[in-house]
Amino acid sequence: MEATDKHILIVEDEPPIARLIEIHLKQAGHQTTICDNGLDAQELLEKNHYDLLILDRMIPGKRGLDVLRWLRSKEKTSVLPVLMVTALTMTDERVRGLNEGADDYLGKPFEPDELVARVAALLRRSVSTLTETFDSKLIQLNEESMEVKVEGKLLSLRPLEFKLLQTMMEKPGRVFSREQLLDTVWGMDSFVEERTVDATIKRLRKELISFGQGECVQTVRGIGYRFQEKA
Amino acid sequence: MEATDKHILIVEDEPPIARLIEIHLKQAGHQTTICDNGLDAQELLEKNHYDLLILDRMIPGKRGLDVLRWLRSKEKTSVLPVLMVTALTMTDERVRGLNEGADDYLGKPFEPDELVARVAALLRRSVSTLTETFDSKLIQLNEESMEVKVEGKLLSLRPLEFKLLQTMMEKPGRVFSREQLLDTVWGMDSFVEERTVDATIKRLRKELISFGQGECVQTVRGIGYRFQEKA
DNA sequence: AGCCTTTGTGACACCTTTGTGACATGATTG
DNA sequence: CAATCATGTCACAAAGGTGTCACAAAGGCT
Repeated sequence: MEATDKHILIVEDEPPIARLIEIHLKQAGHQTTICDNGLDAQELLEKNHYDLLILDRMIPGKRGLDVLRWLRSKEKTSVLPVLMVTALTMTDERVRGLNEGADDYLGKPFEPDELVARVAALLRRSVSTLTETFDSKLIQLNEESMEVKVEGKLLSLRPLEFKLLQTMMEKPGRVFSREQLLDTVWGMDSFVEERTVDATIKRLRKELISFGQGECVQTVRGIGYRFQEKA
Repeated sequence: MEATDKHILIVEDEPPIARLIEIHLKQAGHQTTICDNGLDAQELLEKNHYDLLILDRMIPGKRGLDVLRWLRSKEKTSVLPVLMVTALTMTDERVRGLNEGADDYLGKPFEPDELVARVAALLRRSVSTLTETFDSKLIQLNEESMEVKVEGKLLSLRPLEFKLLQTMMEKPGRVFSREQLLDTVWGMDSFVEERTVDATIKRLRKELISFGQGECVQTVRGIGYRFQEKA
């Protein structure tokens, strides 16, 4: 079983079930954290980075749907994949979970294999659509530590360079104008010249070049820049 | 029920079920197309754009999983959300679908509401991943990145060349006078000689020729130029 | 064929965009 | 407070895009 480096938060108040989930996810190579109530879950979600949330619908303190609603309203977690676990079998209840923003649900009791498969599906989906952690084959970004791994070797970037790379890697191949980059990387309200983007791109490239990956930050003349994996 | 302008392809060989799905999706404001076998599905997927695919696991001609594998291997459809419908209830079978790249599955018989909710969840996820591309069979234009693909191979044009090609490709076969081209490509207020169009056409041709597509930009003597796919 | 018109072609100059290194400034660290 | 670091800006260099011209080639007419 390969390691995935994905960190999954399990919010579940029944210890046996929580442990069961944990065991299978660990076996599938995931890192896990267990939490048994909604309030603690919110705190954890604010402080740490997770790649997926497994949420029991019935938990003490807050109901699962409340946590979900809160989650979706926060910028940081608004796109976090959520797998909801529920003992309720009524279809309309499950539907309600989906409509509230859960990405999938699983009814109790569940088959461990199905759990693992659903988790894998959600994680796979998040690679192409989400803004959490991006791997291309060669370059891996770790949002929390602001670290970049190129072919496994560590490369530390300055904050701006990191954010710039991150932004472009979110949509590989897509071209970003300097204005767009200023807005997302520097912030809407910065009084920085567009040429500053060029300078930062250069500095970013310089770092990547020393790891043999200079070509993946490309200039699109007259328009802007883009990230593209080399063939 | 609001309209979503999303186009969903339903691949399902049992008419009553296909119709059932269609009715509910239409009610939810989606546009739908039904197809009853795998081969036709592939053709439709290549020619048209869909926002989501609902795929029955058991269909004539090809098995659902084959279509899925094929789909994921194609650039154009590699990120298309897929909801797999299956009569199989064995967990491991469903798991296999997910691992093959389906984004979700639904067991028959299913609740219509659940179908609609799952579709909504998948569509919500995929927002913003697709970009407008204009294709003829051999030549594909990507407006965003100013890139042109000829038979899949990348060809990057200069801005003017791109705009020129784009303009002519919008109405294939139609002849454009130099004046028209100056107006749309260069802008109404440019002080450029008509012969400049010729020069740019030449440069455009040069690029296309190196990809074996020089003939599609044709001269209409005394009038102007046109784009025409070669037979 | 001979002549004229239209289009193709390559060269060149000019201007715009981008790369690059240096430097100043302000923040952070110890 | 000194040293280091991140970053914004500038000036200059390099690269790239485009307009124009002169000439060649092609087409059309009598």
